[in-house]
Amino acid sequence: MTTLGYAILGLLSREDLSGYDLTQRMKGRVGYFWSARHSQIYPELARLEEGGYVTHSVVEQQERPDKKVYGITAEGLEALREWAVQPPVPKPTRDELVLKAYSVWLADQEEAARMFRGEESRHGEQLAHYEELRAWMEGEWGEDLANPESHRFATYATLRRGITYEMGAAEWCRWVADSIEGERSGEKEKQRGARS
Amino acid sequence: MTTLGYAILGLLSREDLSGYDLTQRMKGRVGYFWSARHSQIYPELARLEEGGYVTHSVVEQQERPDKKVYGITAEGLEALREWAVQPPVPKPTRDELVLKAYSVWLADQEEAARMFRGEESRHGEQLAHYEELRAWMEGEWGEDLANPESHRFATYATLRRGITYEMGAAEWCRWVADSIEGERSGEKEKQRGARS
DNA sequence: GTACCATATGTCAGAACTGACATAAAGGAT
DNA sequence: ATCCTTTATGTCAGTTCTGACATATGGTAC
Repeated sequence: MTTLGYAILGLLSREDLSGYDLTQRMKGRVGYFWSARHSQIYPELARLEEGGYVTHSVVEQQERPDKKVYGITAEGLEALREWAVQPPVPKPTRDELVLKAYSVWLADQEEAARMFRGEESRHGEQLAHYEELRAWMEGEWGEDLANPESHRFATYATLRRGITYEMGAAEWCRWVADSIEGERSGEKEKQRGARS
Repeated sequence: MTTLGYAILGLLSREDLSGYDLTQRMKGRVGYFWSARHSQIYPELARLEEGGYVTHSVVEQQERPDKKVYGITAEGLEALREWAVQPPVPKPTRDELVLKAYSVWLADQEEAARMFRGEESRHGEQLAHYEELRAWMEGEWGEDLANPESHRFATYATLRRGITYEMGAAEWCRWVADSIEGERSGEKEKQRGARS
């Protein structure tokens, strides 16, 4: 079983979905911490079905093409339950923005500051979006969020990780940009004046 | 040019290194935000040389096998400078631990809490290691850290991102574990007593 | 009428990466 | 002697993922 397989099972444990629906979910909420294109999802569904983790039934529709709706089996649910408590195999972090920071000392300082300000915005916007979702969940799902055996608690938990992550990323970008500009507006005042 | 190519150039812009040295660096400091095995590094070095970004010279050694020491070229340095200020193409986040949290509502609560406590420790230890490095850098490199055109500033900047990341991860793991155990020691007191 | 869009399901070539296999020199341990 | 470890460089098969190609239905916009 691949991790993508468990991502799909995680969605199907909440509701029955078609391959197309799964693709949409992967762009939306679940896509915040796992993502996949339909070109990965359809073959994976076939493998899951072959392994007995899911089954499908064809649903005929009038106003749009027919679809295959997948549901999780008892075996699929059991596999998911067991996988969820196994410590993940530590996978190496790969963050291209941090890699760029590693070479920022060679770069044009003005362009570098602009780039990090831009990334700060990107992460800030994602954070704002998450905070909206959080407010909505806390208002709408109130009691469920205290129950770790509710799927809503689980969804909320993943959102909280997203919030911490984006906050950390945005603050770090701001610190990098400030550090670069702090230096420029200090010792390098003359060069800056000459340029503008 | 691949991202791995820029990771290698980032290291070679600081000092000349052999393929073996690069592999070691990828396990250590640089490995905190980008990593690669030697099976990726040797072919990539060949491609970089073919593209004119690096050159190598063979260094003969007595007490160990001969080695190829690579150095960055002017073209390589220029490519790196330009790449460093281009906003990264947003790549989807994939965090298996968060994916597990998404299905934690189905899991055995006791095992789940244990798993998240374990992950909290792992991140906590990595954080402690980073904090040690940070103290060392701040003591040893003091003045350089205020100069964004120093490679030491760049190294320090990446370390700071690592610290924020691990802190966020560890705190989130603790929150998840607390949430699960908070519930168990409350409403489910009886079940717990029966089990132990 | 035709061009585009959302829904719906699939395949395939190529890139990036992992883990195993392969070779070799020199030193240290048993 | 034999084995293990470190240094050193390489290949290769298989997995995961991306981006493009491919096809089909039915509604809406021009």
